[in-house]
Amino acid sequence: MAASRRIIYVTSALPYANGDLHIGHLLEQIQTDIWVRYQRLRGELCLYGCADDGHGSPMMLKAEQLGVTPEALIADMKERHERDSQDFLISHDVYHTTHSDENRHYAETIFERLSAAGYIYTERVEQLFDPEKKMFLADRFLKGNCPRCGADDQYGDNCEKCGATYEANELVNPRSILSGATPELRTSTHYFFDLPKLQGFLEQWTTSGTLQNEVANKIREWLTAGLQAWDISRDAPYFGFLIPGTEDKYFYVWLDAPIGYMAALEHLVAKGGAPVTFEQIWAPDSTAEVHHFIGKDIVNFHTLFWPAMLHAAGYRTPTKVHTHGFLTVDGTKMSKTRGTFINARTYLNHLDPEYLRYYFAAKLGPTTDDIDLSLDDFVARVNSDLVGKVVNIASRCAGFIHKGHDGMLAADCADTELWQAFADTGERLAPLFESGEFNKAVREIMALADRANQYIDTHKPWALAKEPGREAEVQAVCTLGLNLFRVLMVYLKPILPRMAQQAEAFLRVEPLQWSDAASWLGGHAIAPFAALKQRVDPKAVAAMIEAGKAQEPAKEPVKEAATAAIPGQSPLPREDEAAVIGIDDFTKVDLRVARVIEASRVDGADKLLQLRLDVGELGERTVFSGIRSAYEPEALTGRLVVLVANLAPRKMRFGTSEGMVLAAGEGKDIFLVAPDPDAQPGMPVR
RNA sequence: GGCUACGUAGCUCAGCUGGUUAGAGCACGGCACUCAUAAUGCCGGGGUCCCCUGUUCAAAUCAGGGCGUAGCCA
Repeated sequence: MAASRRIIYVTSALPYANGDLHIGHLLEQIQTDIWVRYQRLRGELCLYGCADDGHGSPMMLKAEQLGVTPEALIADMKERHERDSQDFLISHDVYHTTHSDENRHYAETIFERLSAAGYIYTERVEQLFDPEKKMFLADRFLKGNCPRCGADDQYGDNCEKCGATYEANELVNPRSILSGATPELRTSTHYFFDLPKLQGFLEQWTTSGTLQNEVANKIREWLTAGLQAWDISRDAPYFGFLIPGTEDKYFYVWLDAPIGYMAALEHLVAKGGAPVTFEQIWAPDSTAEVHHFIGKDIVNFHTLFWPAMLHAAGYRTPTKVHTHGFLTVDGTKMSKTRGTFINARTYLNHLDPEYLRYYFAAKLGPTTDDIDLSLDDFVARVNSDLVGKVVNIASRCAGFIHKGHDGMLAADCADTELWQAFADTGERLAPLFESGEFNKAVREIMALADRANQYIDTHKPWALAKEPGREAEVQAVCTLGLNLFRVLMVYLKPILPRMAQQAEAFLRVEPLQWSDAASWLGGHAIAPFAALKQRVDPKAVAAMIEAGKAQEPAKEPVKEAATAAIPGQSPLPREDEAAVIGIDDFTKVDLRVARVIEASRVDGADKLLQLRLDVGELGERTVFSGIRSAYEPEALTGRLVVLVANLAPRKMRFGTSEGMVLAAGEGKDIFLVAPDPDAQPGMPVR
């Protein structure tokens, strides 16, 4: 088996470093992550890489407007992105940035190879120039009247009123939206990638099973119309990589962005995080697989320019590009005024990430159809499927196993036919996961959950339990019920990794693998049942929407954090403002009630205690806390504390600390902050 | 404007290469049960399959046209 193990490198599109992640990004990352986790569960070597896309004039202008360096801006944003992804349980093996040495290296290498092979040429190009900002203007930085219908206030590429497309220099009364100045037409030398030379290669590549049919259809449009050369340079000032051999020409951001996929892998390999070499993945004769997950808006970059670049530069091309549709909320585009423009962090402040993972999985298919997050449906579906059906199976069986049988499962299976049906479903499920038909997989899994509930209902262990002498039957029925539940958790593990972990703890088993779906768990002691998943509270959904409405248009947090990231460089006298925070700032901190499950001393650290915390719906956390001078570990077990739940995890010599426990004072006089005794683990603190 | 998709019960969606009375989950109504996080089981009501015109013995499924929605046009 190990010999035929697949080696797979998977990527999600690189988020742009000009704003926080929103649930649209998460749709893609969750889709990718489910696929990746499925592969790993099957025992394949599957690496998941991503990075921030940090280049381009928008970054440069934004940094300028905030008075910080672009480097500081993107460094800060990268941290925020990583944190958000982690909290949605996205299992990146590496999260890098396109503004890195590795990326510069591969961008230059690819350019030089393309150049040497005769795919690069230069040409003088006429373009509008802002004489005040002293820079050439991309279409979106220009506005004017539409040359066809005359509509005012239209961008430089097309008219929103009449739909006409045109060149920026055709705009009537053009003006720069940066300075308001009237732009001048100037010429400059640009570098071009000679795409038409690769027409034949692309015709073959795009129809060789690398793309979904509908995507291939769409691409055929460009191919039959004939490809044009691609302009890959931008003039200074620009934030990016200088083109080798020039002093004022930069790679266009879309040239080095996908190269970030390679750079991320290189970074992973260099830090020893993967048992592969760069060549093993990217060499032209590689037998490894490369899969890109992207949205349909960037299909041309990934299915034309990118494979053409790779091919012409002597690298392998992607095995498959998986394209998904857009996310709508309640049937319409995400909107800030309606509160449906939901940032990742806003969601996390109110709801369990696994709810969204499950809901997206239930709706994601292999097509480019848009996905709708219908909020009422979201609540109903998560509650009835996850809690009402799946968790219910464990919940209704566990009690009987503990009551009369000391938590011990029966040895044998009471209904091999039913059991076998569950185990066999794995074979039907595997191709569905492989091909991205998560919606169908979820339907199948829920149909199994229904059968499990039906089984328990027909055998009525609660009735048997009242009849003396039938204890063994009760045990047999509930043992099968719990085994069916275990199979369901195997199948759901790619979608619900944390809940699967909790189920493993409950069943007292090693981390579940795909093959465990076919193995029987008998004559085995299980732990007491604890609620595996809380129902979605519709009030929390409403609160999230309200919070979304209240939010400033995404700029503010960036601004603060960016300036804070480089002390002393802030040009604005903002000390006064810094002392007083708004309610928005406060609600960014996710404070939760937690119960100490276990506290222990840490060898080699005389200030630290290691705490294992039950945080209710957020599961268990391990936190290292500097309170040893004031507390004996034994005294802490069982007591309630307040946890900063969304603090970035911090790697320490002794392990990773997943949060922070609130305490007053310092030195020997430390006092833990504690809620009153009736508070429940997981409750938010406000 | 051109192109690619989508338009099926109140809601979210299945229905592959055309074939008996069009399906699921949720919601709704009735019954049962009370082990389970007011969870579960059984039964039931509910659809001109966007519209029109064709092809065919037969169309939600194919073709043409229209309307609506989303996106792409480097």
